[in-house]
Amino acid sequence: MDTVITVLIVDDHKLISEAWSSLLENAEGIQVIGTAESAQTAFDFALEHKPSIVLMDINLKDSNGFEATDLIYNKLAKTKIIGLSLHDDITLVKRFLSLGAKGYLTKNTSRTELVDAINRVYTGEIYIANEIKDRYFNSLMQTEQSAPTKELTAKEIEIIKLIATGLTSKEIAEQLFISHRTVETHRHNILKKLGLPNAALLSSWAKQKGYF
Amino acid sequence: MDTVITVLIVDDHKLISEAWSSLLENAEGIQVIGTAESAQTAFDFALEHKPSIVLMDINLKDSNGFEATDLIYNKLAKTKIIGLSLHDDITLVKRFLSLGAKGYLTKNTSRTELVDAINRVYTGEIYIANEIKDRYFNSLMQTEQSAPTKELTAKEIEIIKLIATGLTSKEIAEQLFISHRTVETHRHNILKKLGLPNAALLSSWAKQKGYF
DNA sequence: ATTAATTTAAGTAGTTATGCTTAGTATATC
DNA sequence: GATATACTAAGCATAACTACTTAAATTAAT
Repeated sequence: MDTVITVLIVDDHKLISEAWSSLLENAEGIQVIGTAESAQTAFDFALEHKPSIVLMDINLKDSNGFEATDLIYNKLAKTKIIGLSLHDDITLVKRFLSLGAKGYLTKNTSRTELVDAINRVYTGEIYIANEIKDRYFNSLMQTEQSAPTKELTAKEIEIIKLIATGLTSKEIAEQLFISHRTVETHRHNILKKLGLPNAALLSSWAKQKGYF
Repeated sequence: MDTVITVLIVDDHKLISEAWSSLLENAEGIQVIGTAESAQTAFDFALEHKPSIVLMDINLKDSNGFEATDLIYNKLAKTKIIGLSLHDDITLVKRFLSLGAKGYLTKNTSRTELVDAINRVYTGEIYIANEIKDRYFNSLMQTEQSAPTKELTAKEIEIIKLIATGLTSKEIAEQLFISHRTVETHRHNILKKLGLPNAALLSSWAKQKGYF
């Protein structure tokens, strides 16, 4: 294919954005179409030129890269955002990806890794810098599948699983041969214990805890 | 600490379970307390001796390691299960972990990696063989954050996100400055499109699709 | 310019869920 | 024996949700 991947670089240090830019100078199929120093200018530029990729520094002057990422992601579904940061704090990576970013690189990324990352993200993959991939992976695993909560009783867990299947209290009651009012009592206690406002969040909670 | 990590090895080939056993012979703090050749004997043994760790082969004669894992996991919350297999098929790994297993090793695991894995899993970590970690990671990322579904409209997606936050229709309406009846219409359409019986499943669905 | 899809709104009706409270039974645990 | 926890059940009141239908305004597409 001869479509060019257009790139916007967002960093409040001109020196750094030029450094990134120079890394991409000779990369074929990739073209840096602009740089921005603030969240606002980045957003405006992105809206106007619709770049394929945005390299987004997390630490911007006016606000921060998170807000800009949120803005761009929600307006331009096709534009993929790759986070850049000195920090290799895993919680930052998570937060960034949760906002819709599709990649994360640290600032000692090599030219080849950068080009590789851009190409992969462009084709729909998610790319995390090798440097932090392992730790990100581990933290993912820990939160994705942690130990069963102690505070919930066996019956409550049983009922959570069924709620997360989409069954109503009545249906659960029939399946467990108990009164539907009892199921609702359990339901109430579960939500109270977990601090959830309603059952809408239960299924993702159950999944996160490894119940499904 | 001087508590010994007790290990049950489950494999229907005696030769192989002995091989695993011998790898752990001189490992300090780890003691193999038994072996089993079938899902049934494994389950019985586990119930009786409550091992810290079960090394579970996926391919068992009578049924398979999946069933045994399911059984043991649901009965013995404290016992951690590590899957063993020749296969490095990622879908198998996923299925295994979804049943409650806390680790996955392939059969060309070294002595040091085995000991390391057992110790880590024992202390609550999740351990995936280095050999397949990368591919597992990638497949995780792809399914955890895949592309938005085409069939849903932008407004519907916006509302899904809010439902998955635990907001009620009324609250969503207030936030979006529209009538709560409109929100309910969207709600109805969403469930219909996704074929879901109620909103209880929405949050996990949204999460899987990367909306959260 | 006409069609098609989206977003908005609202009707009726029935079902389900939530909050709060009380309470009997059983089972451990000390 | 007393205490605590879990499981069961139910009453009351309110809120929220779901199903099905109709329909107007807006926007996109051909």
